[in-house]
Amino acid sequence: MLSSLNNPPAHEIVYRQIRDKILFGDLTPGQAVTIQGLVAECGVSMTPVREAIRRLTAEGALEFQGNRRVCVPRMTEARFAELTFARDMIEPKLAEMAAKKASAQDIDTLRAIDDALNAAIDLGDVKGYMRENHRFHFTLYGLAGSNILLPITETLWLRFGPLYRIISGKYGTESLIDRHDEAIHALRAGNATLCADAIRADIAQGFAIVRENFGWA
Amino acid sequence: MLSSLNNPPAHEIVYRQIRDKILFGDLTPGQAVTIQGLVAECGVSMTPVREAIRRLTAEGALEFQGNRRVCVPRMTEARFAELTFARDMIEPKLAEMAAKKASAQDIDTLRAIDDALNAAIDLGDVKGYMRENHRFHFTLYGLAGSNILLPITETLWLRFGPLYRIISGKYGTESLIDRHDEAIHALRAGNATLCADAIRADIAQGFAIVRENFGWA
DNA sequence: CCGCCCGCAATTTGATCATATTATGACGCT
DNA sequence: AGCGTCATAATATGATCAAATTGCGGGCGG
Repeated sequence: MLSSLNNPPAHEIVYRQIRDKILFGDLTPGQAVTIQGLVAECGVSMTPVREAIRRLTAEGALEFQGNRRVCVPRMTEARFAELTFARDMIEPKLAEMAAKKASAQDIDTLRAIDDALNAAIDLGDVKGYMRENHRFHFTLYGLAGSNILLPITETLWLRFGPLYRIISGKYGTESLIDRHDEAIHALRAGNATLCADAIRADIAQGFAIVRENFGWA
Repeated sequence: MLSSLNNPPAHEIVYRQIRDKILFGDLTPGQAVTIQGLVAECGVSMTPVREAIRRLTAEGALEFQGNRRVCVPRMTEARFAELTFARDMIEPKLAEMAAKKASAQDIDTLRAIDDALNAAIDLGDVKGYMRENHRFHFTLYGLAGSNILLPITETLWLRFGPLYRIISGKYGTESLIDRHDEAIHALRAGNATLCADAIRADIAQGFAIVRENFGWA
């Protein structure tokens, strides 16, 4: 009973490990992901690794490389256009749903995360920024109580991860500005539409940076 | 045997088998899906079955039932609202993208599928209707050449599958009307926006039937 | 005579299976 | 009714089989 809560299964651990690596840019696009490599790295057997890889490919975080091998997918302009379309449709909706349910305590939590985020920016800690930014968005979206849109959004972020890696190498953290304050103020005011707009603007800034960087006008 | 050389891997076969069952209503919401049951049914070992189940849960077609059991997810009004939102955002977009790339031959193929669909309706063949309807939408969407929105749409349809089963038991095929003709005419005319509108109207009809049936006004 | 290309073998990697281990849920006993 | 034991189903491992890529060597052409 308690042990099931404290001991997540091996495939879950492996899944989270690879997922975080992709999400925060530790793996580069096109990089091959092999079963045996993960077996050696994680110290578990093949079956849990296979399951983790299967799950990640189903989520679009990994991609079949034709002959039963998988790799981190490469981004193209067409794919990027689809990603931004989907995120622009879904995430403001989640923010709106979340705003209608957010308690004062929830908002305080978001405030704390945003403080940690700004601290990471001041320190030039790119990885920390990415982690806190992810945490901010998904604790907000999590308030929506969604079972459909939230998992979809997770897959969309998974495809973005490898991109940020490339960008963060070129830009620093000093150029990173966000609309989180606007979102929090909208939450405090109980204005769901305004919160959705803030999130829309926030992610649009991220899109713009990527587009600029890759010359995708 | 030797025939296994050219065949797709076992986990893929098992995946498709369960997927089709869910998609076309052979499994009812809440129904438990056990590994050993599939082992017995498919005549393969546990590993491929585990992978197929893992993939389907990642796609939302199956759901963890608390303690390491999985079942076909039950539909709620809140989930349904999210599903319709997502489908209403994405599928017209796919139709629009497809319309810009559709060749005359592509349109003929869709025409043929729609003819088969209408034939199934005339015969009162609910299963055949569902199959051809799925084929119509996804051959159309497939023309868009999408790598992001198309897989997402597949997961959305997977969550709809169990619902249609319930409905088709109450209604017959005679009440089934669609906007496929409008979509095909729009494709022939090269009018992408009109095609998107036809698809939007088509799926909205499906939503309305479900809502009516479950009393989700 | 040197360099390139094609084909074969060896190694690496993936896929499947049979089995042991562990947790869960149910039944029976006190 | 509460607790312990048993049966069942899931998790994880290691071994085995099949496939693909890599690297090497011989043949061909310049």
